[in-house]
Amino acid sequence: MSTVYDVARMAAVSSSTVSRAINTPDAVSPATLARITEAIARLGYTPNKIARSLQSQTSETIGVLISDLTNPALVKIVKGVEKVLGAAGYTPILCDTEDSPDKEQRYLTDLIDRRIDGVVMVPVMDSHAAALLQQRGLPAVFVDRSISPDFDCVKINNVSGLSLLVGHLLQLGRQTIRMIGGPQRTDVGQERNDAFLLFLERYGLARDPDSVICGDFTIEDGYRITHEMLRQGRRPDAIVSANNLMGIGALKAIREAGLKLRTDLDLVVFDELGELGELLDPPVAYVSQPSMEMGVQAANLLLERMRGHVTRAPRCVVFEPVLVRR
Amino acid sequence: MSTVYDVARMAAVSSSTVSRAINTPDAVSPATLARITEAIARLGYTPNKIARSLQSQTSETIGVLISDLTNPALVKIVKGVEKVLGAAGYTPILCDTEDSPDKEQRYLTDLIDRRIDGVVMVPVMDSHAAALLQQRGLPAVFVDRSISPDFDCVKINNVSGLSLLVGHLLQLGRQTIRMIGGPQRTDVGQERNDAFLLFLERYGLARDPDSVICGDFTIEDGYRITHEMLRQGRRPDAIVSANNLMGIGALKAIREAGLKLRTDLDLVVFDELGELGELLDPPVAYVSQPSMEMGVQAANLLLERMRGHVTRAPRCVVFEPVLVRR
DNA sequence: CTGTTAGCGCATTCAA
DNA sequence: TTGAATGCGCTAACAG
Repeated sequence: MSTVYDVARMAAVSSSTVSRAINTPDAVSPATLARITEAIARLGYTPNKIARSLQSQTSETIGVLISDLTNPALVKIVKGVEKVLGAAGYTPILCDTEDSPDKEQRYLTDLIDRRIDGVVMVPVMDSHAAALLQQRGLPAVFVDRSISPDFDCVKINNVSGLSLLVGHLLQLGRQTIRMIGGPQRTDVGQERNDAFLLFLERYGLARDPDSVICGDFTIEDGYRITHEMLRQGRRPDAIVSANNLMGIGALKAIREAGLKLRTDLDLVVFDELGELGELLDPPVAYVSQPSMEMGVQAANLLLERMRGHVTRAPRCVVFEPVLVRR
Repeated sequence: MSTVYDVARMAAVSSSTVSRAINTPDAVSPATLARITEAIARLGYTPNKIARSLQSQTSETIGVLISDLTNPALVKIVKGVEKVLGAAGYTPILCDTEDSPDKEQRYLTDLIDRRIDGVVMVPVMDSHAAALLQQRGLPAVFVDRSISPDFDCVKINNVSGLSLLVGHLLQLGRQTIRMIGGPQRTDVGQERNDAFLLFLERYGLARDPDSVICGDFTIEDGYRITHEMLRQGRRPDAIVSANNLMGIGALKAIREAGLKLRTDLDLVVFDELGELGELLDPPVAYVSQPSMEMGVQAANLLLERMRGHVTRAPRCVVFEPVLVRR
């Protein structure tokens, strides 16, 4: 691999001039610039970003940590983030933390050691990333979930979402509604669960200790919990799933129990189910987040903060969900 | 951020000793090692990987380029790759090329400028990545698709796959089978299309110019082509989709045409449809790749090659698909 | 076992 | 406009 010195020698100039030709072409006379350009082309020279980073103390790199690449909504967020960062000249480094706090921590420290300039992340459950970020003073934006009030974040309005979901079930004439809740130890889980109970009350629906059974946002938990709900004495006539994955698990359990959606009971879900979700028969209604735009927004917040607004108070952008009837 | 010098000062040693304490602790006396460890802890020092890379001419980093993060099979490949690389001490940098040759090229040059040590990639259609990799002499492994005989690759046996698919349809008593083919300009597409025609012939089934209509492995193409097939005079009694995404499109078109799977016609698909695919009613049979293992294998091939077997002739590992009846 | 010296490739002073 | 000198943080070579 050729270096600035190789180029310099071939163009009969000094290395500094080559450097200038690349970074501030206006500061170089047209004649020498031409010679240098020529030499660069002939050698196939490309600047060593490692060396550049060491010198400039910046890497033009952003860590993008996602808790689950299997989740179509999260993948869309990534697409939004990458679009904006790429256009701004940054290279996103994507990491799949697989909802493991350990993996998240490992990736994060590694990225920090690589001197990334910022972070956009969907934190894992039980994340302890905030402390690390804070300590390093690294600009960061949380998406979907928030784990610290000290950072910018982009979220969905969970109360609206549950209002839409419960409202839809009421329209269908459902009365005994139960929820596969999210984990209480996450803000999203808590918000959705609380909102559900709020609307049960507001609409005068039955509410008992079993109204909400919490899971960890996984297919397995959705399956297990639904299974449980269906074999209990009083079977609900509608189920709300706090997220898409648990909704898939619920579908499986309902199918296995030999029950029919629409006739025996209804299922509604927070978050889209992806392309295939549209093809289910009967289809499942859901509220969808504008995931891509959330990613875009998150990236923009990060860019702003990196451009020096480090001291500004943390901002939280909340998007409104949309009910998709099916 | 503190440096080796800060640690050195605090521990009253030289920077090289600090370096040794970190990299070859055995080469340092227990006493000083203790002092250095103490200082590192107190300062919260972590080595700057940028500087380390510049010096060592290696980055312990592997580029992982994937053509489509929306495809569940490809995500599983990523998981396999990351598992192995992570265990081997490498950091995978994941990039979503979104099936765009331009994006692939951009990511790749950027990664090369960052001095990555190797590449695992699912190349995009019309990829021109091979030239770049070859020119830089960068170790690389292709997964799922291959674009050059000069590199290691991990693939699925497409002929077996189509044998299973067509065989299954025959068992169901189908006679007029058409295929939503893959793009002829990719090796996978070509192999699957050819294999399909081969088996039509072998089993003495009708075969005409419309037997295969090719798409670009997208949902949209699957939809469009199926739509076309269904409105033609002689409607097939079975359709084979060359991949999962086009299969989803086919499902959509079949649904819209008011036709019923199983009774009116059958659909079988190459590649799994993901978790939700299992919940379709009626379900869709498919042949599945052991995606995760393919990722594992790919990473292992890369590790071998990076450990100096650079000159060894390219190897191609072929996995056998499995028919999943539904 | 430890310190001194030098260099990885680049960009940024400071002079000329 | 250009070049020489220096340092980013780390590690390897060489002495001691």
